[in-house]
Amino acid sequence: MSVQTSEPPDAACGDFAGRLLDWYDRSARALPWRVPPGSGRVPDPYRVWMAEVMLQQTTVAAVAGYYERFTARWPTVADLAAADDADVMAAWAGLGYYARARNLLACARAIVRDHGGGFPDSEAGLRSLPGVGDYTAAAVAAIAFGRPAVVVDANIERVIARHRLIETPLPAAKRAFKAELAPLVPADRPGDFAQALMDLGAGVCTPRAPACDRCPVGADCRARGRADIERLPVKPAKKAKPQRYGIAHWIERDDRLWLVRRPEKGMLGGMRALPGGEWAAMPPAESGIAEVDHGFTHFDLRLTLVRREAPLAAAEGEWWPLATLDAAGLPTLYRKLVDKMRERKG
DNA sequence: AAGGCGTGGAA
DNA sequence: TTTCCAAGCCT
Repeated sequence: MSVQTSEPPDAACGDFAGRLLDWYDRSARALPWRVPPGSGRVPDPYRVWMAEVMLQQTTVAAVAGYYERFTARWPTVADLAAADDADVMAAWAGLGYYARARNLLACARAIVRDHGGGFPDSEAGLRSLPGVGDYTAAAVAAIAFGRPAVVVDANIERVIARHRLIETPLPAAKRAFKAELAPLVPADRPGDFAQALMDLGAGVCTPRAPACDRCPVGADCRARGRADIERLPVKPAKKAKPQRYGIAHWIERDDRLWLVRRPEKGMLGGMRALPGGEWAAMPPAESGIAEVDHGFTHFDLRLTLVRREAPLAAAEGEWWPLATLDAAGLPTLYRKLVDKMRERKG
């Protein structure tokens, strides 16, 4: 309801959601998966879900192209559910966190098989789907279904930790963030509220050098002006990344390259790859024809490329034409090796 | 519940 | 160069 207030103007300082949404109506980023605020249009739950999964731990810039290609190739959840696993995994190549792609397919198929082809419209229903955790369930419920869910991502954690000066370290602070946020969620625009907070965290209340002078809720921010504002939210110390080493095999015959598929679980699970041994703490004795360094989340890897004449006798794999190697969907680690070999051949 | 799980851009 | 970290999920 829209009640006319008789309170003096500075009482608006209490209206967190009002100030935030006014700012969002003026400053919302135009994103491929987003419906403009105030347009009255309702976004397609399938597209909202697709975008949210891609955006997990991944930047907007990295996602945009993948989102366009996926939604063009598989316009509906039924199309995606009917897709070949290999096609989806190859299309995801380069985006990272490949369990998301496996769960994306599993979720699409669960929607078709168990939910009549339509997404559940409640947070709890969404939460039960593969690859949908607390954040994504809340985001889809709020954005696609207008449910007053409490959406908390890393941007929103930062905004709330600062605005309320919460110094509890993550992840324990999560409960406090939700508790602070819950009474602020406006019943009429929960999706815009969540997206406004994320835009605020992404563009104004940034990890370093926040632009507090442009903040719509800065007037009552408890961290504003503090020299240590960048310390919030408090995070646990990171562990050092170990160095690991491995070998990859370049097996070429008749202008084709021998590719294998990695096991479903573990690093780069389910992705096409160059064959090779386990990755270990010690460098290989063998010297190779190329070498790449690649940083993963929890270790750094140096991979040595060694030429081989033929696959192991019992090996499973496929001879992939060198001319169309880009379409094989190799993860970045192996793409780096392919690029090096192309440089060699000039 | 703490660690496994990618990548590329920014500072 | 190194470090940080982005619309997290799963086990």
